[in-house]
Amino acid sequence: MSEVRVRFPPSPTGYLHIGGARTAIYNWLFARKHGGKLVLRIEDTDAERSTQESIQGIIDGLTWLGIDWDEGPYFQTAHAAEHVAAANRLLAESKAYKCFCTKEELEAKREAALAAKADYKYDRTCRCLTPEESAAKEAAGMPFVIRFKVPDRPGTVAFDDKVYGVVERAYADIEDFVIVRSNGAPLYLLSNVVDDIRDRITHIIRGQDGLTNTPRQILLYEALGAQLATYAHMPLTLDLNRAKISKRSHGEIVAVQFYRDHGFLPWALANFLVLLGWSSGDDREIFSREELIAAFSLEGINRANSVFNYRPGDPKFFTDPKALNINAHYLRTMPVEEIGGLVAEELKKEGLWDPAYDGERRGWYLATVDLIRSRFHTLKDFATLGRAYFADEFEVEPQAVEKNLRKNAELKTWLSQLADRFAALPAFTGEETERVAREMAAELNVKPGLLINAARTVVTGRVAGPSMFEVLAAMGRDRVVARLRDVEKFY
RNA sequence: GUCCCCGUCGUCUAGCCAGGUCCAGGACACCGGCCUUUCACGCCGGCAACACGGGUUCAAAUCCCGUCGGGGACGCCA
Repeated sequence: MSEVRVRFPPSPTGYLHIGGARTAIYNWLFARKHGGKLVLRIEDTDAERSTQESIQGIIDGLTWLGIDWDEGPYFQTAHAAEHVAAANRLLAESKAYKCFCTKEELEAKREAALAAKADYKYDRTCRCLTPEESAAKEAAGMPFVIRFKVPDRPGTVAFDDKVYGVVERAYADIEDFVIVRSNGAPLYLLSNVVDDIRDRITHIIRGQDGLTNTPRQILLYEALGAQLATYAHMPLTLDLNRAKISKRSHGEIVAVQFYRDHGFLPWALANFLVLLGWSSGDDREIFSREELIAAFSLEGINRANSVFNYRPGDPKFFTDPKALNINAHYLRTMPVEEIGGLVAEELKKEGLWDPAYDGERRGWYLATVDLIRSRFHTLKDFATLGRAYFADEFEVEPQAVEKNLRKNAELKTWLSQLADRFAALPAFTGEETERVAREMAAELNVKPGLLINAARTVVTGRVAGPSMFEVLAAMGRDRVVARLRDVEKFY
């Protein structure tokens, strides 16, 4: 039994698209599951877009996601001579022919067919040329393309797709397609097949948009005398209007980089993406890397296109709610040491990092991260919503002031009295601060919540947060007392 | 238009191949409750779908046909 070999062949566009990322993930999972190899091959024949930066964008995206490959990156342009050689071989074996029809002629025929509401297919004019006629045209300096000679026989080209089952297409419905341009450059259909044969690819896992290319590529495999790969086409990802998602119409939201820049955990994104069109068959949705590799199979891929549930301008969810939910899930369940390291990166970017968090204050740092993480959805939240825990300058939510401070003007004096009592406490612990706060509420004959919520607003700047007394302990006496005494600024 | 593919809750999906255990299960979102000093977390509960029409069958989400709907491909792009 031969080794499983799959490939991910992106064309460089400067960023990794989430659809492309999903394709890469499926290929990667399949390779890892079967102890095979993943080949990264850059289809860079479009010289315009193939800059070093755009290639790097793809590589960075894959690397960030944790998708590693075993071979490559290979570059399609490095093999152009092979592609042409394959075409010449087909020519020599009469499996292809030179076509001298001009673009204008073809365009006219195509339009005529369209006008007549008929199906357009190349009419094989040049296939019928005698060798002499063909040689004469070439000698006259007429430019030509090379077309593949689709076998003239009844029946269909059929293949057993691992996702869609048996798919067939009548020979009669396939036109003699161009494999080499008039300038001598080979076309994708040919190059792709030649590369897959050379790279000994055993399984081609790609988007459903490649489904109609498959019969033509199979013909090429046959003509080239190569052993056919197994195909598995995966459904596409559409937007809520059922349109294909693209950077052009959806912007950054479809780029993997966007998620990296908005506080996503790489694996959380991968976990979300894999669920878009695949399921394990049981009820699990959260998978560790190892669990996913074990659970993955081509059979679990769904046939229907899936919808990326993204609503532009949604105030609550800046991307698919499920993606956010999965990210938040990992945020609050992963080992605190691990998330502590990722949060550290965010704090450093915002200038909130204290080297002591890695030293004598590490215990405090990790406990604080653990204390606040269940309310956050992305890594960014630690430096924004959680800023008060790491800095003395932080914004205070206007609603919090309105709701917890302004409604009762006496709070102004009560909070500074509370600060005094805290300052006098022998031990500044959660139990002691709670006891003191509750005693004071009882003396004043007000609900404890009044003082607690007011204190939360002053100390953290926010209406919502962890248990107030845990917050106080985390903040430390000095900060708490100072912030409580500074309450006047809100009146 | 032609060819190919698809059609289960708002979204992701299980079930379909081997028809009954499905008046359809899970997750997200949403709503309600519990917990509680707030908001989350957690737990409990609720709302919500087999596109439509025929057929086969004792029985159909599951098999067959048709209709409608959606997507993809129809390039000297990849």
